[in-house]
Amino acid sequence: MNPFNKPATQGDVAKAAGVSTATVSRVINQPDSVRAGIRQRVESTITELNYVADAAARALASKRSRCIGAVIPTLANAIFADGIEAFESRLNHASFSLMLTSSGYDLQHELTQVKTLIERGVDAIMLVGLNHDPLIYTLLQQRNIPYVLTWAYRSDCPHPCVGFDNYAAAKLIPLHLKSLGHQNFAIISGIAKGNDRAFDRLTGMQDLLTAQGIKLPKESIIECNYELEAGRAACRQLLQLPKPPSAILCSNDVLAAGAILECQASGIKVPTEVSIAGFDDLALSANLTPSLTTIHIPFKLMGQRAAQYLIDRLAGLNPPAQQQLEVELRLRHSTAAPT
Amino acid sequence: MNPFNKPATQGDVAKAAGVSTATVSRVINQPDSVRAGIRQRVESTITELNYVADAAARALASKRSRCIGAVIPTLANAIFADGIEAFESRLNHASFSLMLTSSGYDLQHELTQVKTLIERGVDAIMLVGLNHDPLIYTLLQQRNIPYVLTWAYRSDCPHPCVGFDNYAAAKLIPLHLKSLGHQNFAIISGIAKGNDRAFDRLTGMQDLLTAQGIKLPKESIIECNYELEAGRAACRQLLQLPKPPSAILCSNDVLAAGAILECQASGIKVPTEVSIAGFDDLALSANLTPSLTTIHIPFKLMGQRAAQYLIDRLAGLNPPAQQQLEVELRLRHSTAAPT
DNA sequence: GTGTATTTTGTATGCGCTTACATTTATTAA
DNA sequence: TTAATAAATGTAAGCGCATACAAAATACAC
Repeated sequence: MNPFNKPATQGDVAKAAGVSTATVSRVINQPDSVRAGIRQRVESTITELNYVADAAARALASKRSRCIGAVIPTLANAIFADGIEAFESRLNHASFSLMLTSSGYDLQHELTQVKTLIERGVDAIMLVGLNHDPLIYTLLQQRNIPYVLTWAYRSDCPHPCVGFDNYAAAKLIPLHLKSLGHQNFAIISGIAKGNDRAFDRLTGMQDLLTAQGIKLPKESIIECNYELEAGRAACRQLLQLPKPPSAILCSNDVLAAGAILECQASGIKVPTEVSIAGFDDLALSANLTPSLTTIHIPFKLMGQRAAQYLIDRLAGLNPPAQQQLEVELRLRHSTAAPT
Repeated sequence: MNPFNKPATQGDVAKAAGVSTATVSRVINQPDSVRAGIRQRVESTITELNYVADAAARALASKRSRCIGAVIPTLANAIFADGIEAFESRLNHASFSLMLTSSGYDLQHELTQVKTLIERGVDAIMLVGLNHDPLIYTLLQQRNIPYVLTWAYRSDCPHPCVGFDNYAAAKLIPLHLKSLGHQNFAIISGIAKGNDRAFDRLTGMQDLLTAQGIKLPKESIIECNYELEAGRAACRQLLQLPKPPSAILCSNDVLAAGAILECQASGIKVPTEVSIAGFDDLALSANLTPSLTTIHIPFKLMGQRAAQYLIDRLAGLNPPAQQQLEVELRLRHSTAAPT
């Protein structure tokens, strides 16, 4: 192909192959509707001319961009990496492209990002969590754009969602620790405001403890960003309490890793002196010393399922709108009976 | 807006505001060329009708999608998160959207992904590393699509690149350790084949050692995936060598973290018994016990610069095509003189 | 005021494709 | 064979916007 030539158009292919543009279009979009002889002729012409269909023209005429948008809280955190990777991969296999943006855990910014994606003409949208500006749903429904919420699930969720029950899952850890004999708990939580996953995990833990007759004082609950440093700082603070906890529940593995690393750095023995548990089961967690007791989430599966849901919706199918994934308590070496 | 109405078009706005579609288009794209009175009338009509320009039509007519594509080796790894986050953020501020795909460290798959992005009509493309299928450049240049290579820099690079000199940076660590008195080195490297960053880091380390009169035997160099587990396994293997190393050079912090964690888990003292160093300065690294000596890379800056380069190119400017970023040796507590 | 230069607005075409509908060709039944 | 039916192909009309060019409105100089 001559670099100074314009790229070949459908018309060029049609002329060269001696057919109409409609036939070329059919060869590309519904090959079965074209007789084999002609189809092959067109196909080889396409190869010869190095023809590539123009996506914009295609989108304009067909009203489908074959792009799917996603807004995640942040890329700069391992929490979302696996899920998004799987999501993108599945989209790819179905000939969709991913348009990715991040919201910085800010619901207003998320709204802006969704608007942008809509303007970009995405065919569908993936969001993280259940809690969003209601205007988002209005916009999406007005334009009849399929969407799916992920990283969370509630049986009463009025929106399509593929995820897990953060609230129920969060109970598993304090339940286990209580059964080991712990009485003295503390929590390091993500910032619950505007983050339903963090909120659900926090209240799940609290409710379980309350049900067991344990009411945590304010100073035993610290909310902070999902950052290693923040986890460390929170852990330090908790251990300086007049009555330090024997068990620290973290609503995320990054925080828990921070807590373990803080203990390591200051010579506090885990789990002998304090038990620490996390949530998410990141790759790091199993490799810490001690390895981290946590909740395992099938992130890859979640990403795939979310993608498949949207793909199916766009294909006119009616996939189940609420899909709950099983989580699993992974008992490792950062938790033990109190001494 | 009535949910059953079709979205307003430019024509609807024009009619409602009593102007031509050309004027509406100008209000959006070159507001200064429209008199204030009319402009305001059109603007308020746009708001009233909730008009949003159709991206596909716009792209078709203007030959610009305002989308920029990126292919990274993998999302499921902290190495790329910060850089991509900054890249996306900068694009956003300039009203571009990011189309993100991953190649799985496979150059052939990368080519496929680039083709897909070109078909999608992206205005520009970002790639990671210097080593790519030559066909990629052909395709890009044929269509006159600006591109930039990142995460690497070489003064003799014939392509636009924003990054750092992996080869030179990799020398800093063995240089330092040599000066501490180490004689007995081992290397845990990423898989160098098809990965110029890993290759450059590995050869950088080797060349420095060679220049210092040290030639590593084969069994002292292990190549593996950038995974914590792999780093652990490699470390274990190296420490079982007949003549175990006093210093382990890792070409990535994930591998180095794996090595440190392995030592922790098996009771080997770092840096007393063995010094360990990494490369990349991930958030985790400063928080390990001991904290990890590593090479700090300004990933955010790199992401921003790469985005800005493409934005400028698309604006018709001529930004510098090769931009080298400074790296820095971060001395921490995982390295010390041999005992 | 008039005529000219300049800015602002409108007209109309086409970007490259999909698709409803019309036309042609192949297939089948009688 | 022929007529009726089904399948394959072509024709042509947009999709919604940007923009070259033409026309109108305004500004300016005299």
